[in-house]
Amino acid sequence: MKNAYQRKKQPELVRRQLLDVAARLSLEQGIAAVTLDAVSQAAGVSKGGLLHHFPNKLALLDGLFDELVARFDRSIEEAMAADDVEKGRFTRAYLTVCFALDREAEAQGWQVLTVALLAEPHLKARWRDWVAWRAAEFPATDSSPNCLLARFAADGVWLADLMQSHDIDASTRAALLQKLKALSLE
Amino acid sequence: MKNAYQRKKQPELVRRQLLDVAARLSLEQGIAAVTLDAVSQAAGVSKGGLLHHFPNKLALLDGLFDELVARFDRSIEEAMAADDVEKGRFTRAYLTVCFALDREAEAQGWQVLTVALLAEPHLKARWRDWVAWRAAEFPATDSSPNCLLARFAADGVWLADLMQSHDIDASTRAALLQKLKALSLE
DNA sequence: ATAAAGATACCGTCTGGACGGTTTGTCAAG
DNA sequence: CTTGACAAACCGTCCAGACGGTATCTTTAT
Repeated sequence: MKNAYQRKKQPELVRRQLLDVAARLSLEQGIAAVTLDAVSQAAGVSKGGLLHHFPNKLALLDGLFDELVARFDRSIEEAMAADDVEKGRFTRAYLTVCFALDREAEAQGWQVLTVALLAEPHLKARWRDWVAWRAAEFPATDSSPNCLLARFAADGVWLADLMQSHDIDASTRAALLQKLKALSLE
Repeated sequence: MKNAYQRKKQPELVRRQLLDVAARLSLEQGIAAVTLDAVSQAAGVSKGGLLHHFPNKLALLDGLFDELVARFDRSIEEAMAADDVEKGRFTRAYLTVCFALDREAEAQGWQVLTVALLAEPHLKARWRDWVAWRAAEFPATDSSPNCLLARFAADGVWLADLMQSHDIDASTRAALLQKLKALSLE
């Protein structure tokens, strides 16, 4: 990616690249490694170029966050569409997506999200909004204690994945998922 | 705490003070506010003095982390001592402590821990060690899928507390705890 | 018992570098 | 020829850590 003056201009592609790099950096070296210099350099763009797309660092993190939440939300939407039982549908979708996170190539993206989430109070609020929004959307079908419990457990598994602190084997994992899905139907 | 040359030397006390201040700072103003200058000044110690006790910043965070984990571990130990059923004892203790975290005055300390945990890959590994150690200690009594599930759910609740993303009301919370404890006995 | 000889517990300043952000310049496409 | 997409140099600030010093504590030798 040399000589940006000559190369074709592809703002969307560069933007993507910047976000991807930011995600990768924070995953591999921690959120502190996400600096404007590091991100821009690793993306093969000058710092000025980075700041052209994102006016400041917060905007960069926001962009990253938005993209990740959007992807997460879309995955849930898909999982819900494939489920024709109404009761606990959202919870099961949530479970499915959370449990699938470690398999996906994009898993790293969500790891970044978590870190950023906890580190930045500003993003914490945005996540809260998403949760509140989704919770308000399915009060009748997914507000039972069992569903709540299942979703909390999913968060726990997700956290464990993030920390690589448990290394649950696949069969246990599958059994867990099944058990939680059953809970959402009770 | 003026004139450290005259005052009596109390290395342990100063060390504690530094850790406490670091915890308080990160709680009130975010982890970014934990700078050597800020910590040392707020603790009434010079930067040189701080660096005498902790050779670098990472050592300071490590110290903070160690203390918090030790406290957490002690709480679990206590809870286990008060439980005379062997099966799932560790899991119930874990549940109790996690659910109590939002009530405690020290809850804030653990919030700091979590953030640091996720932000610093280095500390992530240390937490992993703790989990592995504890898991290895109770393989017979606490390795059942149900126990695992219960602990994951506790992590989820803890995360929710940390994010203030759910605002579970007290009665639901209590019911959840009871349900999970029952799970540890099955 | 005491004085010398370290060792330990600090203080206060300085520096080198990192980092977020700005500004000015350059090229290419419409 | 204007605007959007970058580059490159630069600025002010902040911060970790180094350094050289000073005061107090502990041990040892006498």
